[in-house]
Amino acid sequence: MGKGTVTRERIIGRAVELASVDGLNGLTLGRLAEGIGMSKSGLFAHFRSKEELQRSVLETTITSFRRFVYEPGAAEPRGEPRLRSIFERWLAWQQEREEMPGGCLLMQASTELDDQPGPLRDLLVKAQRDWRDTLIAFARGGITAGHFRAEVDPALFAFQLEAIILGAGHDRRLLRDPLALSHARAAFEALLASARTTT
Amino acid sequence: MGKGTVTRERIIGRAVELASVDGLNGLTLGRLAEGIGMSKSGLFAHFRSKEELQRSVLETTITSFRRFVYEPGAAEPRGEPRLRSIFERWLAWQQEREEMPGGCLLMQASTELDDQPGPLRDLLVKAQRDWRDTLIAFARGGITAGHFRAEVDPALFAFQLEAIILGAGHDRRLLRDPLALSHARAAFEALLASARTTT
DNA sequence: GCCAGAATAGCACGATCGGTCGTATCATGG
DNA sequence: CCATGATACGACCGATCGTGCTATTCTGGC
Repeated sequence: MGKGTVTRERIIGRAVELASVDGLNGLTLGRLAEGIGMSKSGLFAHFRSKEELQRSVLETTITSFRRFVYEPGAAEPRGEPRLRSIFERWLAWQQEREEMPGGCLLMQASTELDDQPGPLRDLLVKAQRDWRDTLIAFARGGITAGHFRAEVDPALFAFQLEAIILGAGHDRRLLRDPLALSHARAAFEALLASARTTT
Repeated sequence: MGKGTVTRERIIGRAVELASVDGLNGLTLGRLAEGIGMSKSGLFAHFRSKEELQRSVLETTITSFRRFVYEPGAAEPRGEPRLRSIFERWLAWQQEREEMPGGCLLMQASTELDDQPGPLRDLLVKAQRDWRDTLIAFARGGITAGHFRAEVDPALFAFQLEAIILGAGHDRRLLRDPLALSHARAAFEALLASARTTT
């Protein structure tokens, strides 16, 4: 792996940190360069434009998310165990982590880009749609596995699951509510209970 | 009402439009001035700083929200009717409205300001905390009115309610999902059903 | 209809934005 | 160990940022 690739990854890593705090638009070449001790032009040479830097940041984050949340979940047996894994990993993902101090960049980008047409928005929308489809498939797997009732609407289930995560992020990051996690978990348990084959 | 006040309100009205699309940080004096056909300095004279402009925008939006969502709801009889009113008005509020084409500014600001300490964040947090407390009181009212079981956790109920709204905003604005509203309504009905005194 | 004070415009400032270019330095394969 | 391409730098561009200062225009009370 060449030196250029190493530097490029260091740049992107730091850019993810900054963007998670200030947003993809708040990300600035000057402050990014200062943040990694490089000249602005030296940094810029790794990307054809600021937008390509932003795209790299987004793509890297999407890949990280798949590794951190999706893959461990997909390895679990389908139905409840898989959904529980997804949920807990997703909660953990959006905690403050050193590589993303401003919380989930994808969530930040979702409100930031929702009115800004362009390739960045397209990329994000595609990733979010794919993820939603995955969740729907996992919910359907709960039915196939016999954990959930057949009348459960997988798309509605996926909507409710993501809504809980969004609520948790809101309460924890903005309101700094220490109950955010327990509320989210309780809501998730209620969602599971409502979907389960009644005992 | 003096001419100055009229102009000031016209400025803020337009600023709300712009900020709902580009965010409070994306709001710019130059583009705002151009948008209402004024000189940048003439506009600026109405505010001591950009931050005061942003503060005015936030405060105006918070007041609008109270009038649009809270007040009609508070006029309804407590318990389910009041909560249903709140929910529907809240959904309507975050639709694209001509005075806020970029969707709910408060939601946008929530992710934008969650890592930016300062008076703007403080103002937003206070408004959101107050609103949450209101929701909790309304949920408690459902118990007092005999609509909900006594074991219902009002804080959890309020969390779940706001989560549904957040999910609806996400699906509608980013994913452009036409099912967003019906998913939100179905989730709300499920929430009500789970809280009701079992029949 | 005049005049004080409010309202707006003109202009300039230092800083920073994304981006370009020519040059120097570094790393590495032959 | 040297040549050469990859990598990084400094200087600079025009545009725009937020924010002052000053002059002009407008407006409402007497």
